[in-house]
Order: sequence, then C-alpha cells, then structure tokens
Amino acid sequence: MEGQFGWGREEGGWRKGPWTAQEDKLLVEYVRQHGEGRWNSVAKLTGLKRSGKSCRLRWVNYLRPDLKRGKITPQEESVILELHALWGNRWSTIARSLPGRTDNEIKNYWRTHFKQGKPSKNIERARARFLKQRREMQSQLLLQLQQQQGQEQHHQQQRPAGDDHDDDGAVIREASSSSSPAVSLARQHEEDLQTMLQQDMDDLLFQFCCPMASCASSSSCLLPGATAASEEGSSGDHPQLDSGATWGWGSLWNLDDVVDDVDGGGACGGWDDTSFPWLQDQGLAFY
DNA sequence: AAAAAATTCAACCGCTTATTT
DNA sequence: AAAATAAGCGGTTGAATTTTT
Repeated sequence: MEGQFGWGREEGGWRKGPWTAQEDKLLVEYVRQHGEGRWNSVAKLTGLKRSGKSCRLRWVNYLRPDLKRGKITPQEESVILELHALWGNRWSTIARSLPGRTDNEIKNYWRTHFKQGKPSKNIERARARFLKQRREMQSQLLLQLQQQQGQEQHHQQQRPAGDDHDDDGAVIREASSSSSPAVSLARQHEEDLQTMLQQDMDDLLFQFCCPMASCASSSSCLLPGATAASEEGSSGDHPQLDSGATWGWGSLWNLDDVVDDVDGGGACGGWDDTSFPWLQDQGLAFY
C-alpha cells in the first residue's frame, strides 16, 4: 500500500504519510501495554518508524477507542456553532464538549461547512433538497385530494337532486363552472395570495430547517463575533454568545446521511478485542 | 462517459505551553 | 532556575473521493 502514492516517505529516519494497518496495530499494542503518553518511546519499544508526535496524533485523532465514528449529528452541529460563537477557533475547547469528537474533526467540519468567504454549495444543495422534498409532498397531497374529490363526486351523482349537504351536514360548495364573474375574480385573487404566502412559507420553513443557510447567505449573521474570532486567532477576548444566537436542533445538512449512533456513542470504559473493528476488518485482530 | 471542479479529512508543520531533568 | 523534552494546539496541505458539468 505505502509508497504507491508517493507517500510513506522517510525523513530523518521517520516514516511519514498515511498509516498502515500494521503500524496501527503496533501503536495500539503499545498503548495497551504502556498507556497513553511517552510517545517518543513508541519507536524505541515497538520498532515503529514514527515520531512521537506522529504517534500521538494518530492515537488521538484516529485510534482512540472512545472516538465516535460517523457523521456529525445535527445536535453536535448546533453545539459546534454555539461554542464557536463563544470561543472562536479554540477547537480543543470546543471538542471537550463533544465526547468522542476530536478538535481536528471539529475544525475540519467548521471549515468545510461554515467558513465565511466562499458561498458554500452545501447551502444551495440543502435548499434544493428541501424544495424537492416539499414538491414531492405537495404532489402527493394533491393526488390524495384528487382521489378524494373523485369519490365525493361519485357519491353526489348517486344522490337525489336538491340535496346540497354532505354526510356531515355541511353545505357543499358550488361547482366553479357555475360561478359568477365576481366570484371567480375573488377566487383568482385568493389563489394569488396563497401562492405568495406559500413562497414566504417556503423561505421561513427553509430558514427554520437550515439556520446556517440563511445566516451564511446574508451578511446579517446571527453570530456576531464568529468571523472576528476566527480572524483574530487565539488572542485575548472572545465574542460572547448573542442571546438570540440560538440554533434549531434540526437541520437539513445531514438529513439524508445522518447515521444512527452505531457505536452507542459516548466514551466507553475499558477496551477489548471489539474496540478496534477497523483493525479486525483487515485481519489484524487486536488481542 | 469522461473531464473538471469541489469537497473531505488524515496528516503534517510550526509554534506555544507544560513537564521533567 | 534553566535547559531539554514532551505534549498540545491551530493552521495548512494534498491525496482520495464525490459531485457537477
């Protein structure tokens, strides 16, 4: 595997680039025997040609058994957004509030989804997805309505003339063909109004479902200091969370790829041979 | 179907902070 | 107390993958 892509290079005796399953196994075995820390001894004790820094990173960001694997959930996304508004780019601080997530993961997620500057296509996609879903719902509804009306008309035709009440006793509306010009004008006006309202509702609903979309697409973002925080780096004061800067718990970002918490979530206590399935997958079961 | 563009994310780097000698 | 070493952090890179054209 290694070397295939120009990676797996060596510099100053240390291997670099993607880790192999064998290397992972060595590192996991080391941590199992000696615990976390003293990363520079890994190379001495296991023969692994990786710097302590590289070993630590691999363990913290990938091998730790208490890591959550899977997409960031809408709930986690909300936490990230709120805490980023509060702390700025203090990724490790934010990560402490998200068990099983690494600072690296959160940093990557923020940058790919919410970094200002370039209008994200995610937003447009989310919008398109939302509108498509709504269209589908509408046409389904329309179909049901038509079927219902068809049945009602069928019943009416079978009724004796002069019966203008339905089963519940409500007055049945006049057929549109027999409307006066004034009535049809009023109806046309009503339809136009409903179309307008529908469009507004679309926007409102979309904003509710995708708070960040409306935020990122307009300059009046709810996060008053988020941009400043990310630009001022780790210096001094941090923007306070605006009292109005709350986020909906549902969003469409992950609507079609939210993965149920397969691992059961949260940190797990001790680890056993089932703690490293990704090693087992490669025939490198951990004892 | 293929090329181009966009996105994702693991891993690196340099710097700072904490701990050990 | 100072120097050396280790750990931690945030920014950046680039290969792999996915999506769009």
